[in-house]
Amino acid sequence: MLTLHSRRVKRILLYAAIGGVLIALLRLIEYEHFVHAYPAEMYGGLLAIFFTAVGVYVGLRWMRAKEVVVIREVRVRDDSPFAANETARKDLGITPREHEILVLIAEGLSNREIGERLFVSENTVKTHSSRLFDKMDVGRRVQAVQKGRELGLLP
Amino acid sequence: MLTLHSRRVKRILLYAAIGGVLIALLRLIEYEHFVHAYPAEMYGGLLAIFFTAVGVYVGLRWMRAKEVVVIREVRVRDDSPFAANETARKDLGITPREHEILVLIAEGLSNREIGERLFVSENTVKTHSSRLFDKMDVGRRVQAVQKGRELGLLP
DNA sequence: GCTGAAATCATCCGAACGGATGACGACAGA
DNA sequence: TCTGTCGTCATCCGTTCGGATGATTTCAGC
Repeated sequence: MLTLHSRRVKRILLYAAIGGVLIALLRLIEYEHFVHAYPAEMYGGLLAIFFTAVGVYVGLRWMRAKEVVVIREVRVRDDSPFAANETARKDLGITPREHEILVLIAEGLSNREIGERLFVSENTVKTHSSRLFDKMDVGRRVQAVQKGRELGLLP
Repeated sequence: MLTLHSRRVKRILLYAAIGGVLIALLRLIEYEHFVHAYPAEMYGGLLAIFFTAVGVYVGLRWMRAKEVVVIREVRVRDDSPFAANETARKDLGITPREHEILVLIAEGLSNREIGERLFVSENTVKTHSSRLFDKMDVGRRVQAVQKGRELGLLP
């Protein structure tokens, strides 16, 4: 829209400039003489130029917004890099650490392995996962993974 | 493209028609008298009309090809209905029953619940899942779900 | 009729998991 | 400074899971 608009403005300015140039030209080449020698042609020419400009303007105005928008729905495999849904996470009151544990659970790691990965004790992992399950309202890790996927918490 | 083209044709025809009508009108209302009474205004008017039309035409001609085709690529989740990958299943030697159990595991059910769902004992379910894990080369149900998804064994 | 695959059920054991609860330090915000 | 949240660790207990092993039945295919 902006492009089209500024393009029309450009065009109007162009015609104005052309008009100016023509007038200047007339001044240069014995305007007075010319006008007196061919008054009808002069007026006719000016009229022609002016109304051509008007025509252009009117025509464009009516044809404006004829930007044909084709919405082509392309089916693409949705492999957007996955930005974890922070909103959903916060809505459920899940802390970043808990979310981290959820991700590792989804990878199929045991609590022990998660603990090793994060350099914390297995007990800590269990605490986190317990609270996580509470907040997600699930009772098993597979359910957590499933629900996490639905909520956009997991890829 | 077709629309725009035929629209321009329509417009040209419209102007032609208007011109025709005007001429007819002049004929009707004492054309001769009118022309002789106001010759300059007549010519001026005709010129104005004509060049307005010319302007419209020229303007449209230059602005033509402005059928901006916006290809809006809509990202759609590729949820093809999921036909369980029989090939992968057979390649791994996974029996239909085992696959059935895999699906229920992926739903987050416990072995007991799966047994109830399938009207078999929990022990049976355990046997199936054990053999399933063997064949899938995993050691935990979450891993089985994850791998099953990769292999197209799960939605 | 024998063979093999598939499905069923069982038992035993150790590991993993889930739930409940308590405690402590760090740190942000009122 | 007090409070609340977060992250950490622990213990206890009961459940679930996974692995190993053995047994029975059914049924299709040779």
